[in-house]
Amino acid sequence: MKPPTRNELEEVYRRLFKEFGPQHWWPGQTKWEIMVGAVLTQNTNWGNVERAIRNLREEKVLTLKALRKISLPRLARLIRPSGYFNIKARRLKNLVNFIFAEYSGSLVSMAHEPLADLRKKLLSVNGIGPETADSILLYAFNKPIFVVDAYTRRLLSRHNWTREDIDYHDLQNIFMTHLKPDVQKFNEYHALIVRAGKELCRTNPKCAECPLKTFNYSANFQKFLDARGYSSGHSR
DNA sequence: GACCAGGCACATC
DNA sequence: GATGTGCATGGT
Repeated sequence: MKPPTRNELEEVYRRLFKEFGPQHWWPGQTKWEIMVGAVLTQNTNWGNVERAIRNLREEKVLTLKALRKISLPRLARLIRPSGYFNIKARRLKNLVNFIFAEYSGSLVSMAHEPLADLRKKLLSVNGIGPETADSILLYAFNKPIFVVDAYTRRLLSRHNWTREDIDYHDLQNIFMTHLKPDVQKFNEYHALIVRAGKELCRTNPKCAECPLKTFNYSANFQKFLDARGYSSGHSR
C-alpha cells in the first residue's frame, strides 16, 4: 500500500472534472449559511439538511443575530429533519457564542484571522471537529485548506493508496503536500469527490460507471465487491 | 425492516 | 492510545 503520487492526484482530479464538470460549491449563499450547513450535515444526508435550513429561513432565523436569540428548544425543533437535532442545536449555539465572544459577531473580522489561528480556534468550539472546521475555512472564508471526508477516505483506500482507517490529518496531508494551495481547486476537488463518492457508495459501488474505472482497484476493494456479490460481470 | 448519509464528543479499558 | 457508543432524521 503506497500513497498516491502528485501525478495520480492530478489525474484523479482531471477525470472527475471531465466527468462531472464544475460543482459550484458550497450549496449555500452566505458565509453564515455555509457554516450552519457545515454543522447540520455532520453524518447526515444533505437533503435532510436542506429541509432544516429551509425551516430556519422560513422562520427568518437563518442569521447570526436571530440564532443568538432563539431558544434552544425552538432551534432544535426547526432543525429536526437534519437528525441529531438536540446535539446540533447546541453545536450551532456554541458556534454563535464563539463568534460573538471572539469577533463581536463580525464575520468580516473573523475572515481577517489567519488560517492557522482561525482553524485552531474553531477546533476549540465544542461540536466543531476537523472536517466541519475545514469546510468552514475553505467554503465560507476561502482559505486554502483541503477538506477530506468519508468519501475521500473511501476513494483512496479502495485504490489501495491508503488504509481505510487512516487518520483525518494524515489523509489531509496527502493532498496538502502534493497540491499547490489553490482555493478554487481545493473547493472543486472536494466537491467532485463527494459527487463521485455517491456513485461509489458502500452498498452500490457501480464500478462500471465510475469515472475512475481505469485505475486498478485494490485487492481490498475486489474482496469487498466479492463479498457483496458485485464482482460477477461488471467489476474490474 | 435494514442500511445509509459530506462527524463529533465522551466513556471505558 | 485504541476502541466502542450515543446521537436521529428521511430516503432507498
